Amino acid sequence: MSKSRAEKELEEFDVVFSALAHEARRRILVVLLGRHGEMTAGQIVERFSCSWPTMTRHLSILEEAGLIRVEKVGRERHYILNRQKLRHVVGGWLNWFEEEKNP
Amino acid sequence: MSKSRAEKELEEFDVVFSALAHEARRRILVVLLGRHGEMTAGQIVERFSCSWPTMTRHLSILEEAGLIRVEKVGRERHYILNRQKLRHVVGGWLNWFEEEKNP
DNA sequence: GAAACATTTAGCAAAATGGCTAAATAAAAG
DNA sequence: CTTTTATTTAGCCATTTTGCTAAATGTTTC
Repeated sequence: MSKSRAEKELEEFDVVFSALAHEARRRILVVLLGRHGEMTAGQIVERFSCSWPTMTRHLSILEEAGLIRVEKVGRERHYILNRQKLRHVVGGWLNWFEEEKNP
Repeated sequence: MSKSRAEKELEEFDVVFSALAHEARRRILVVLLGRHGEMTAGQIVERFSCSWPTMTRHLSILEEAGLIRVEKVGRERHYILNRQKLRHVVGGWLNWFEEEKNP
Protein backbone atom coordinates (compact mmCIF):
# COMPACT_ATOMS: atom_id res chain seq x y z
CA MET A 1 0.00 0.00 0.00
CA SER A 2 1.18 3.51 -0.78
CA LYS A 3 1.74 6.27 1.71
CA SER A 4 -0.85 8.94 2.17
CA ARG A 5 -0.12 12.63 1.68
CA ALA A 6 -0.19 13.17 5.43
CA GLU A 7 2.18 10.29 6.10
CA LYS A 8 4.67 11.62 3.60
CA GLU A 9 4.48 15.04 5.21
CA LEU A 10 5.16 13.62 8.65
CA GLU A 11 8.12 11.71 7.27
CA GLU A 12 9.42 14.89 5.71
CA PHE A 13 9.16 16.74 9.01
CA ASP A 14 11.00 13.90 10.66
CA VAL A 15 13.92 13.75 8.27
CA VAL A 16 14.29 17.53 8.18
CA PHE A 17 14.06 18.12 11.92
CA SER A 18 16.43 15.22 12.55
CA ALA A 19 18.91 16.76 10.13
CA LEU A 20 18.64 20.09 11.92
CA ALA A 21 19.22 18.52 15.32
CA HIS A 22 23.00 18.62 15.03
CA GLU A 23 24.78 21.90 15.56
CA ALA A 24 27.35 21.23 12.84
CA ARG A 25 24.60 20.59 10.30
CA ARG A 26 22.76 23.78 11.14
CA ARG A 27 26.05 25.60 10.85
CA ILE A 28 26.78 24.08 7.43
CA LEU A 29 23.54 25.57 6.15
CA VAL A 30 24.42 28.99 7.54
CA VAL A 31 27.93 28.81 6.08
CA LEU A 32 26.46 27.92 2.70
CA LEU A 33 24.07 30.83 2.99
CA GLY A 34 26.96 33.18 3.64
CA ARG A 35 28.67 31.98 0.49
CA HIS A 36 25.66 32.59 -1.72
CA GLY A 37 24.38 29.07 -1.31
CA GLU A 38 27.10 27.11 -3.07
CA MET A 39 30.42 25.66 -1.95
CA THR A 40 32.61 22.66 -2.66
CA ALA A 41 32.95 19.96 -0.02
CA GLY A 42 36.53 21.09 0.52
CA GLN A 43 35.57 24.71 1.16
CA ILE A 44 33.02 23.55 3.67
CA VAL A 45 35.24 21.11 5.54
CA GLU A 46 38.02 23.63 5.97
CA ARG A 47 35.68 25.79 8.05
CA PHE A 48 34.98 22.99 10.49
CA SER A 49 37.15 21.10 12.91
CA CYS A 50 35.88 17.63 12.10
CA SER A 51 37.38 15.03 9.78
CA TRP A 52 36.49 14.67 6.12
CA PRO A 53 34.44 11.51 6.60
CA THR A 54 32.49 13.08 9.40
CA MET A 55 31.71 16.05 7.19
CA THR A 56 30.74 13.77 4.33
CA ARG A 57 28.23 12.13 6.61
CA HIS A 58 26.76 15.42 7.77
CA LEU A 59 26.44 16.51 4.17
CA SER A 60 24.70 13.34 3.11
CA ILE A 61 22.22 13.66 5.97
CA LEU A 62 21.42 17.19 4.81
CA GLU A 63 21.11 15.96 1.26
CA GLU A 64 18.84 13.10 2.30
CA ALA A 65 16.64 15.70 3.95
CA GLY A 66 16.60 17.72 0.74
CA LEU A 67 18.13 20.74 2.44
CA ILE A 68 21.08 20.72 0.06
CA ARG A 69 21.77 19.09 -3.27
CA VAL A 70 25.04 18.09 -4.87
CA GLU A 71 26.51 18.62 -8.31
CA LYS A 72 29.64 16.90 -9.53
CA VAL A 73 32.07 19.28 -11.21
CA GLY A 74 35.22 17.51 -12.27
CA ARG A 75 36.65 15.94 -9.18
CA GLU A 76 34.90 18.40 -6.92
CA ARG A 77 31.45 18.20 -5.47
CA HIS A 78 29.49 21.37 -5.19
CA TYR A 79 26.92 21.49 -2.45
CA ILE A 80 24.01 23.80 -3.02
CA LEU A 81 21.67 25.13 -0.37
CA ASN A 82 17.96 24.53 -0.87
CA ARG A 83 16.57 27.51 0.98
CA GLN A 84 13.10 26.89 -0.33
CA LYS A 85 12.89 23.43 1.16
CA LEU A 86 14.13 24.70 4.49
CA ARG A 87 11.57 27.47 4.57
CA HIS A 88 8.80 25.26 3.29
CA VAL A 89 9.24 22.44 5.78
CA VAL A 90 10.32 24.26 8.93
CA GLY A 91 8.16 27.26 8.19
CA GLY A 92 5.24 25.02 7.33
CA TRP A 93 5.44 23.26 10.63
CA LEU A 94 5.96 26.43 12.61
CA ASN A 95 2.98 27.98 10.93
CA TRP A 96 0.63 25.74 12.88
CA PHE A 97 1.64 27.68 15.95
CA GLU A 98 0.84 31.14 14.66
CA GLU A 99 -1.55 33.19 16.72
CA GLU A 100 -3.99 33.84 13.90
CA LYS A 101 -4.40 30.12 13.35
CA ASN A 102 -5.03 29.18 16.97
CA PRO A 103 -6.09 32.29 18.82
CA MET B 1 34.15 33.51 32.37
CA SER B 2 30.55 34.17 31.43
CA LYS B 3 28.86 33.21 28.19
CA SER B 4 28.39 35.78 25.48
CA ARG B 5 25.01 36.66 24.04
CA ALA B 6 25.87 34.78 20.85
CA GLU B 7 26.97 31.67 22.73
CA LYS B 8 23.75 31.62 24.71
CA GLU B 9 21.76 31.95 21.52
CA LEU B 10 23.59 29.03 19.91
CA GLU B 11 22.95 26.95 22.99
CA GLU B 12 19.29 27.85 22.82
CA PHE B 13 19.09 26.76 19.19
CA ASP B 14 20.76 23.53 20.11
CA VAL B 15 18.48 22.60 22.97
CA VAL B 16 15.35 23.59 21.04
CA PHE B 17 16.24 21.84 17.79
CA SER B 18 17.34 18.76 19.71
CA ALA B 19 14.00 18.72 21.49
CA LEU B 20 12.19 18.98 18.15
CA ALA B 21 14.17 16.13 16.64
CA HIS B 22 11.88 13.45 18.04
CA GLU B 23 8.57 12.88 16.36
CA ALA B 24 6.75 12.21 19.61
CA ARG B 25 7.93 15.52 21.03
CA ARG B 26 6.81 17.47 18.00
CA ARG B 27 3.50 15.70 18.25
CA ILE B 28 3.13 16.57 21.93
CA LEU B 29 3.37 20.25 21.03
CA VAL B 30 0.74 19.89 18.34
CA VAL B 31 -1.56 17.96 20.67
CA LEU B 32 -1.17 20.69 23.28
CA LEU B 33 -1.96 23.29 20.66
CA GLY B 34 -5.16 21.46 19.75
CA ARG B 35 -6.25 21.53 23.37
CA HIS B 36 -5.74 25.27 23.73
CA GLY B 37 -2.20 24.88 25.00
CA GLU B 38 -2.83 23.17 28.33
CA MET B 39 -3.23 19.52 29.35
CA THR B 40 -2.40 17.26 32.27
CA ALA B 41 0.33 14.66 31.89
CA GLY B 42 -2.36 11.99 31.97
CA GLN B 43 -4.35 13.56 29.15
CA ILE B 44 -1.21 13.72 27.08
CA VAL B 45 0.01 10.20 27.74
CA GLU B 46 -3.35 8.65 26.87
CA ARG B 47 -2.98 9.96 23.32
CA PHE B 48 0.36 8.24 22.83
CA SER B 49 1.40 4.62 22.74
CA CYS B 50 4.47 4.94 24.92
CA SER B 51 4.83 4.24 28.62
CA TRP B 52 4.38 6.83 31.35
CA PRO B 53 8.10 7.14 32.14
CA THR B 54 8.92 7.58 28.48
CA MET B 55 6.38 10.37 28.24
CA THR B 56 7.70 11.97 31.41
CA ARG B 57 11.12 12.11 29.80
CA HIS B 58 9.85 13.62 26.57
CA LEU B 59 8.00 16.23 28.59
CA SER B 60 11.05 17.14 30.62
CA ILE B 61 13.13 17.54 27.47
CA LEU B 62 10.52 19.92 26.09
CA GLU B 63 10.45 21.74 29.40
CA GLU B 64 14.24 22.00 29.48
CA ALA B 65 14.04 23.58 26.05
CA GLY B 66 11.48 26.06 27.36
CA LEU B 67 8.87 24.90 24.86
CA ILE B 68 6.45 23.96 27.62
CA ARG B 69 6.18 24.75 31.31
CA VAL B 70 4.58 22.83 34.11
CA GLU B 71 2.24 23.79 36.91
CA LYS B 72 1.39 21.52 39.81
CA VAL B 73 -2.31 21.34 40.50
CA GLY B 74 -3.08 18.98 43.36
CA ARG B 75 -1.72 15.63 42.32
CA GLU B 76 -1.84 16.52 38.66
CA ARG B 77 0.74 18.31 36.56
CA HIS B 78 -0.49 20.67 33.95
CA TYR B 79 1.75 21.13 30.96
CA ILE B 80 1.44 24.43 29.17
CA LEU B 81 2.63 25.17 25.65
CA ASN B 82 5.00 28.10 25.18
CA ARG B 83 4.13 29.08 21.63
CA GLN B 84 6.10 32.28 21.85
CA LYS B 85 9.34 30.48 22.60
CA LEU B 86 8.77 28.07 19.76
CA ARG B 87 8.12 30.88 17.32
CA HIS B 88 10.93 33.00 18.64
CA VAL B 89 13.65 30.35 18.47
CA VAL B 90 12.68 28.35 15.39
CA GLY B 91 11.37 31.39 13.55
CA GLY B 92 14.41 33.38 14.54
CA TRP B 93 16.73 30.79 13.08
CA LEU B 94 14.66 30.32 9.96
CA ASN B 95 14.61 34.04 9.42
CA TRP B 96 18.26 33.99 8.41
CA PHE B 97 17.19 32.15 5.31
CA GLU B 98 14.58 34.58 4.11
CA GLU B 99 14.99 35.92 0.58
CA GLU B 100 14.96 39.58 1.61
CA LYS B 101 17.86 39.02 3.96
CA ASN B 102 20.09 37.15 1.53
CA PRO B 103 18.92 37.94 -1.97
C1' DG C 1 -3.41 6.61 58.67
C1' DA C 2 -4.39 3.23 54.81
C1' DA C 3 -5.64 2.94 50.17
C1' DA C 4 -5.92 4.93 45.67
C1' DC C 5 -4.34 8.13 42.24
C1' DA C 6 -1.19 10.89 39.29
C1' DT C 7 3.15 11.14 38.10
C1' DT C 8 8.26 10.92 38.53
C1' DT C 9 12.78 8.71 39.51
C1' DA C 10 16.05 4.85 39.13
C1' DG C 11 18.21 1.85 36.54
C1' DC C 12 18.98 -1.06 32.68
C1' DA C 13 19.23 -2.75 27.74
C1' DA C 14 18.80 -1.86 22.82
C1' DA C 15 19.34 1.19 19.17
C1' DA C 16 20.88 5.32 16.98
C1' DT C 17 24.37 8.83 16.41
C1' DG C 18 28.72 10.76 15.74
C1' DG C 19 33.54 10.67 15.72
C1' DC C 20 37.80 8.60 13.90
C1' DT C 21 41.34 5.98 10.75
C1' DA C 22 42.27 3.41 6.75
C1' DA C 23 41.06 2.11 2.26
C1' DA C 24 38.63 2.94 -2.04
C1' DT C 25 37.07 5.71 -6.05
C1' DA C 26 37.13 8.98 -9.66
C1' DA C 27 38.99 12.79 -12.21
C1' DA C 28 42.96 15.61 -13.61
C1' DA C 29 47.78 16.31 -14.33
C1' DG C 30 52.26 14.88 -15.49
C1' DC D 1 50.00 4.84 -16.94
C1' DT D 2 51.43 6.78 -12.57
C1' DT D 3 50.70 10.31 -9.36
C1' DT D 4 48.07 13.78 -7.22
C1' DT D 5 43.81 15.78 -5.82
C1' DA D 6 39.07 15.67 -4.09
C1' DT D 7 36.06 13.16 -1.85
C1' DT D 8 33.43 9.01 -0.34
C1' DT D 9 32.93 4.27 1.70
C1' DA D 10 33.90 0.80 5.14
C1' DG D 11 34.28 -0.37 9.52
C1' DC D 12 34.98 0.38 14.32
C1' DC D 13 34.29 2.28 19.03
C1' DA D 14 32.34 5.62 22.41
C1' DT D 15 28.48 8.25 23.65
C1' DT D 16 23.81 9.52 23.65
C1' DT D 17 19.15 8.56 23.13
C1' DT D 18 15.12 6.09 23.85
C1' DG D 19 12.31 2.60 25.48
C1' DC D 20 10.95 -0.39 29.24
C1' DT D 21 9.81 -2.23 34.20
C1' DA D 22 9.95 -1.58 39.06
C1' DA D 23 10.07 1.40 42.80
C1' DA D 24 9.41 5.91 44.86
C1' DT D 25 6.96 10.38 45.72
C1' DG D 26 3.40 13.47 46.74
C1' DT D 27 -1.82 14.16 47.05
C1' DT D 28 -6.36 13.14 47.89
C1' DT D 29 -9.95 10.13 49.66
C1' DC D 30 -11.91 6.98 52.92
